[in-house]
Amino acid sequence: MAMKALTKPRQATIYQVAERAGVSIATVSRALREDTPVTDETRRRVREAAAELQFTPSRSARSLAEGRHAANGIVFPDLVGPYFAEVLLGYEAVAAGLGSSVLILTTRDRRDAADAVRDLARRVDGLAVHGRTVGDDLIAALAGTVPVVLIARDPVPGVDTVRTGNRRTARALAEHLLGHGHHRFAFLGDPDSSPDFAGRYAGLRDGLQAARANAEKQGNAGKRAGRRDDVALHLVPETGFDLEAGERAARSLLTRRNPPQALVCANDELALGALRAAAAAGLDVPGDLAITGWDDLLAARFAGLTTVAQPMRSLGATAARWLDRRIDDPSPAARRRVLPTRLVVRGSCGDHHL
Amino acid sequence: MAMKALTKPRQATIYQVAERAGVSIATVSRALREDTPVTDETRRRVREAAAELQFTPSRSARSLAEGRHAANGIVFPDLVGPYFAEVLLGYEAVAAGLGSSVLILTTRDRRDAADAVRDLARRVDGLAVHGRTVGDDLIAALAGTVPVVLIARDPVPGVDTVRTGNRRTARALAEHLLGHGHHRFAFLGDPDSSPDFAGRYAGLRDGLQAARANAEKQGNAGKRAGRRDDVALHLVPETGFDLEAGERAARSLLTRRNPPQALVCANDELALGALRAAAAAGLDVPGDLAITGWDDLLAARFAGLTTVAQPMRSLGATAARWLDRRIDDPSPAARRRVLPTRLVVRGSCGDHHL
DNA sequence: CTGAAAGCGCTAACAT
DNA sequence: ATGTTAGCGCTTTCAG
Repeated sequence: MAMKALTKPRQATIYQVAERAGVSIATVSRALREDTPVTDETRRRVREAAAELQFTPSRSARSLAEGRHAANGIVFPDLVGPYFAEVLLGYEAVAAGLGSSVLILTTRDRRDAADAVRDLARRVDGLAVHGRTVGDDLIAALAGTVPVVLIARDPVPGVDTVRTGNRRTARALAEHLLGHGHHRFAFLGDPDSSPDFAGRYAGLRDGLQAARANAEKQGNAGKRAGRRDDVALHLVPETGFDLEAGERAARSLLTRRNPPQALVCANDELALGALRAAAAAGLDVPGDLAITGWDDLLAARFAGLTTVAQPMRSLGATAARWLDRRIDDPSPAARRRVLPTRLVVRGSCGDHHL
Repeated sequence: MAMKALTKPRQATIYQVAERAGVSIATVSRALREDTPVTDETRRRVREAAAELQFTPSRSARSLAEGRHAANGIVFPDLVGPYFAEVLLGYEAVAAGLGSSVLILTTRDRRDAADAVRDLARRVDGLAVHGRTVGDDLIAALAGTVPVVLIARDPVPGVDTVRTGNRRTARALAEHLLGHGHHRFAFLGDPDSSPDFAGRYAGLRDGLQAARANAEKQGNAGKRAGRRDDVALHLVPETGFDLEAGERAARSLLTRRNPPQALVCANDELALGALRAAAAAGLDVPGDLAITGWDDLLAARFAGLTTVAQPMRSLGATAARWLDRRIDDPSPAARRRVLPTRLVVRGSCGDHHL
């Protein structure tokens, strides 16, 4: 009966490889990497010895000596739902291709978020920070230490930022809904809970106001439908992000005396929840109530939800690419980019006749 | 005009803090941690100096000195779709709560997957490896170096494994479908592409065979519907995992001379794709064709897809918990656990009358 | 309670 | 081409 190992099997060090191959540790260090001046024969011997000892260089020792980690970090507010996974996917793919490991951190439910992010910053060569995770002050402080790129967040002076378009497309959505003849609107979602949500709400408001102003200017306010031309926008600052939150908020909203005709939701999950609430209330969508979302999740297709598609993977991929570039050369001015979004019209916003 | 900094702003070191506080670096090291014997006054001075210098200990130096990383890694074959995100979510939440950073690696599209995993293993104190990412030989080798826990994968001797139930529930699914009167079955998905898929296929096959054997034993094979009682199972080893793959495979399958009555898909995405293909072919689901999936994604609810729910977050959470435990004490025997899954019957598998 | 000093394992000058 | 050696920044005995 074999004895159970009592001591944890320690990894071989560069010294052992050197001894076994009959060379110095410096030679081992060189032989194990590419493009270093070593005789083929020596390299062969070293590699052989390394293989026999199953040697892999200690990452922390190497990081300490090199002064870099060969790793990037990404900070999310949460990981619930398909959205973050898509952003992460784009990020990881690029980072890995560039030779960086990826560290991930979620700030949700952590009171010590700032500390966690600060700690993360010491483990990486660059940091991508998503949305509302930590304050601008910390971002600024971090940026003085390590390259940072912001994702889906309002810019901080001197820091790169990648976002997807919210206001313009939200305005387009408003116009589309107005075209369906809706007048009483409600926005479901808390603008303060996310920069993206804030942009979507602002865009909707803008679009609605512009339409009203336009109508008045053309003096045909009365021609159409009398006073009903007064478009109204009601804000339902639901702080949740998921289906349950949407269902709950919509349920109470729909039982009011004067429910909206069109419910614009800050994301698809909220909209999907609203859809359920509407069904439960016996309401016809879009007949009695129009509902729209944002993100174009897979479920949106099957729910026939009108929504807005945004390039989630590109968001992550761009962040990773920019980070890598800035690690090489921190000097260029901060970059900002807004990735295009696209209105995806399906059945939930109103009838579309050909 | 301020000059642009030409040198990257170096972080303060423990030496600078020590000098500023008028103590030795050893004292700084102690004062900055908890439960260490230092005078309150000294600690105060040191903390003050550290704060002024914005000092945070170098992670690689600390790791090298301590011989640990305070980080865990998780390896996925891919990151596409909601499934992996859920597993990761469960993992990250637990790991973070236990004070470990999380490194994530995807092997998809990498020919150097083994190297990447080996590299990752040197950056962490423990490693969770999901499904078909790398071979058993590498797992075994890794396990000799760092604690490893396998997720959704067949066990490797001496290594912890957490999975979700496939065979039993797949058998239940088979019975349910037989109950609907279906005889000609097809399984969409490649059993060789994932241990989970293999289990689901095997379970379906078992369930179908058991039913046939049972029917013969009871001698009522002819009583029911004559020779049509011969249940058949056709395998469509589609290697993709996503909706497009499912749609493509289903399309070609449905144009055959003798299409199946029930299409059991290896996951929801494939099933959702099949649903689209069926709709495009003018087929009624479940009238002309029953379709089932696996995972119970959000979209499945809205598509009315019969599927199987599995505790994805628990999968990740359990892995993280076990890993942490094994890092503390590597000696206990390997653990194995199969988390329960649950059949979720909706409309796509057949009519359900009350 | 605090300081001195020895590593942790590797890379990168600097020699040879 | 290869060896020597000085760090990288921190933790941790071991003294005091």
